[in-house]
Amino acid sequence: MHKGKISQDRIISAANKLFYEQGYNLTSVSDIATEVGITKGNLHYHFNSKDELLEAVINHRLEIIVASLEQWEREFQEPDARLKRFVKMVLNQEADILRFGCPMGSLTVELGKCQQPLKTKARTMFDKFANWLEKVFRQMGRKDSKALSKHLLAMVQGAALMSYVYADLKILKRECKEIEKWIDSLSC
Amino acid sequence: MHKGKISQDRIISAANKLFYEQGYNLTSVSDIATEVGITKGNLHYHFNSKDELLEAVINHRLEIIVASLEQWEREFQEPDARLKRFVKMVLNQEADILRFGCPMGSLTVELGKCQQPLKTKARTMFDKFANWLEKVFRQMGRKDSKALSKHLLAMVQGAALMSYVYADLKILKRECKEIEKWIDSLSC
DNA sequence: GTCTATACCTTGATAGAC
DNA sequence: GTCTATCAAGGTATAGAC
Repeated sequence: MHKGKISQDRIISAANKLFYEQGYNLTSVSDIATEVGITKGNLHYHFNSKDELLEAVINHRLEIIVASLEQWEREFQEPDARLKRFVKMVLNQEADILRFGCPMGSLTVELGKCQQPLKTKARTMFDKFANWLEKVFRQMGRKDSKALSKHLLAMVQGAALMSYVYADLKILKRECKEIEKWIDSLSC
Repeated sequence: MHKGKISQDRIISAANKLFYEQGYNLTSVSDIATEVGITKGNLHYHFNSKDELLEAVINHRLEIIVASLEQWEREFQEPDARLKRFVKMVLNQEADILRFGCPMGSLTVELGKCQQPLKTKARTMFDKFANWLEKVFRQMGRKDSKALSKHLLAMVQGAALMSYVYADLKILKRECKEIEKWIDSLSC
């Protein structure tokens, strides 16, 4: 890695923002260059292709996800507290979710139809959460931890999607409350 | 409407298929024309713009949705049977959902970020289901029919999305079974 | 109604000066 | 590293012959 890290990071950060807010296919390389304040030509010096840039963006998101999960493990020891912290992440991002949907879900859906290799890459974000949740459910002594992990992710994705479709915060809050009740019901 | 209905319908049908399978933004007018077996120029005689064609596609989907809902009302009188028929629709489309996601959800998510007027149009599909489900919940005597309707849609969307992300039929079947259990729990 | 031809724009990507 | 200039390809849409 002999290319300047500062510029690289600024490009990734801008691309991350625009891919989320506008979608991958509707964001042009020019858009990103403008956002950073450089030219297209310069951007292509740092990243050979748009696809390569998306990979870098996903890797960046993965780092943030992993750091969050580790943080939550340090902060909370009880499994149900850990699960609730996961749900709280959604509420912390409420404004963005209403406007742009779930960053992970909307990206994977967009890429899934025609850009299979990129979809596979995007799915690794789901894997991080899925594996972590699975671990937490095992910690609760559940044998069906894999299914429970996917179930919790499905509920969260459903909540994010519906509140995004209707741009309605009440939906998001109500659905998250339902999910928390479900978590409570597991302890009994 | 003086333009030939046969050609119109064939174009709408092809566009409907391709918008679903490839997404709206990644499907070009040429793609659709080729699928129908006509030229781009001819297609633009029938539909002035790609946006206009999408509107026609959504109107077409709305007709199908309304017809289904009316059919279900004729076939099932009990509210819980009607709700279960709704869930069964998802299972009937399992192969497509695994490959392309929910036609309604994936389209609305794609359009939502940058194409606000088209998103609003796409959302009318959700409205049809939401209003119908609300009616069924009222029929059950529930005061919170609006919230329940959105909740059921959220669960279904979550199930479709997660099984699409992992292209895993087991997820879809398991989640639908959970939803059916939830419906049963309402009757008590 | 259907075609061919084309105008006009934006895209992702490259070449080469500095 | 950053720029300007340019490319080829593909997009939507239009004009006009038949």
